[in-house]
Amino acid sequence: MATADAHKQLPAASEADDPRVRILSAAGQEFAEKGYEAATVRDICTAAGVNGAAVNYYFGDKQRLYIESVKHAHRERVRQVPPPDWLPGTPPETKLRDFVGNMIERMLGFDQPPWQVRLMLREILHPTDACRELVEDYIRPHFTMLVDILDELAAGSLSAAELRRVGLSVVGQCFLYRAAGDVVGMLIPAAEIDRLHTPEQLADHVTAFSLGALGRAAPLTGHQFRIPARRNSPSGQA
Amino acid sequence: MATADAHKQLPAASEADDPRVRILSAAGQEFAEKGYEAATVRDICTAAGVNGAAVNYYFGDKQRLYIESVKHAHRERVRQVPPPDWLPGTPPETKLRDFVGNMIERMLGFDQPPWQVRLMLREILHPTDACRELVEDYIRPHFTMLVDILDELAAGSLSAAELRRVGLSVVGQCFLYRAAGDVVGMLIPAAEIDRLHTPEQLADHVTAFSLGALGRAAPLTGHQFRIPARRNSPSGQA
DNA sequence: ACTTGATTCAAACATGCGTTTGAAACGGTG
DNA sequence: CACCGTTTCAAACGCATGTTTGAATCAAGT
Repeated sequence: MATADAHKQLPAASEADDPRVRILSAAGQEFAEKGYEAATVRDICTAAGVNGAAVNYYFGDKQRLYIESVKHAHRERVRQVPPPDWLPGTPPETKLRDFVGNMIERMLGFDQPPWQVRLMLREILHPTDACRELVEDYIRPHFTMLVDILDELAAGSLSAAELRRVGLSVVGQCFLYRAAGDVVGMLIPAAEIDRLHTPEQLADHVTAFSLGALGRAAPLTGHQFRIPARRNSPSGQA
Repeated sequence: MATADAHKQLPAASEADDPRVRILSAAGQEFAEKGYEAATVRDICTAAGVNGAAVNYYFGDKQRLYIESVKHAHRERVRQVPPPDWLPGTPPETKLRDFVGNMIERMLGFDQPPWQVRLMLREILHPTDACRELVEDYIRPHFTMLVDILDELAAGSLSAAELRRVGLSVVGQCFLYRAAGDVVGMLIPAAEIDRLHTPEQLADHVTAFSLGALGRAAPLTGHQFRIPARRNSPSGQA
């Protein structure tokens, strides 16, 4: 019987060779790509370079290790990709484009999406105990930020509930690529993905699509919907 | 050594008490809610009311049982929810609304989404061998149908590649509710979900949002896009 | 140098898993 | 009924897993 969790909250000596964080990191990667059941504590400990009993010593059991590794991934990811920040007076169209670009970049990564995102995705799809915390700390602030931007864009003409619904429409467009990327890759010709489905192009498309839906940009088709005589609409467009 | 797979393709006597389909059905439900690793052959056999050795006798091993159960779920689901069909001359706006409603109904179900959908969702999120077949037989035909509707709506002003991108935007909006429904439930107040996030309301919203983006309906905000002073542009710059 | 507590380690343990086995039960057919 | 191929069954096997154990090693403190 060891006095295990003495230094649970301490900032740790050098942070890099602390076996605790080595285990957390290895566990996160293993859980992210194999799932909870298929990942074994033996593999995790081997990858972390520690003895098989260490996870029990530091975390008690596999389940608590999993929860801690999700939190760890979440904290690391927040530090890696800070949300965008704007000068006052920035037009909401720009904010939306920046926000969408940031979200896509964070979801899809610069090259391969990092294991932290994949691990958090697992929690979103099949929530466990760690999920509520993840939503409150990570997802809700981002979603609120998006809703605020949409409120600016709508200029008060949409209720809070409608704004949230529009927000989900924006998020959904991006989410599909992250969650169902493999299937998307089967539906879209490979060459087309390279040309039109880069993170930049995607962000442009989602922004244009959403701005069009809100009437804050020209619709994708170029030609406008003819409103039943609301007001004079000059309607000429570039 | 038993002569196991003699009647593999036969239509089976009464279809309901055939142990083969009982196992397939039980396996599908078990795999759908627990995942491949966490679902146990013992539980599946207990649920199916057959001996534990039956799965080996009829399917060889767990993995082949899984693949067969995915195919079985797919076949059943196609029979349950036929895609919509329209009279010639139906306006594309109506088609889009019908298609979206059909897709949401199929994804979210009338009450609880059936286990077949959850099982197929697992394949979409973490593809295995059964996935390619699923895409070709089930997903691609639907996606092609959607793209055709969008082509009608765009009246030839969008390329095939752009149409596919718009199609993904439409699908993404619906997909979010199915894949991340739990998180959506945490972000949206419960009362609001009952009022504004019923399958019908969702289909209306997604349709209106997408038609607005295409310029085929009034934008959600009511007021039209008016040419701005063209500062840092949100739309694409090659 | 000795003590003390924290940490690491190799080895073993208990359990649940997928799978196999060999015999019993079944259902037509002569 | 005896025969025989098919299907069912209870029991066991082999194995990988999560977890525990108790001794060895380490790091300070005095």
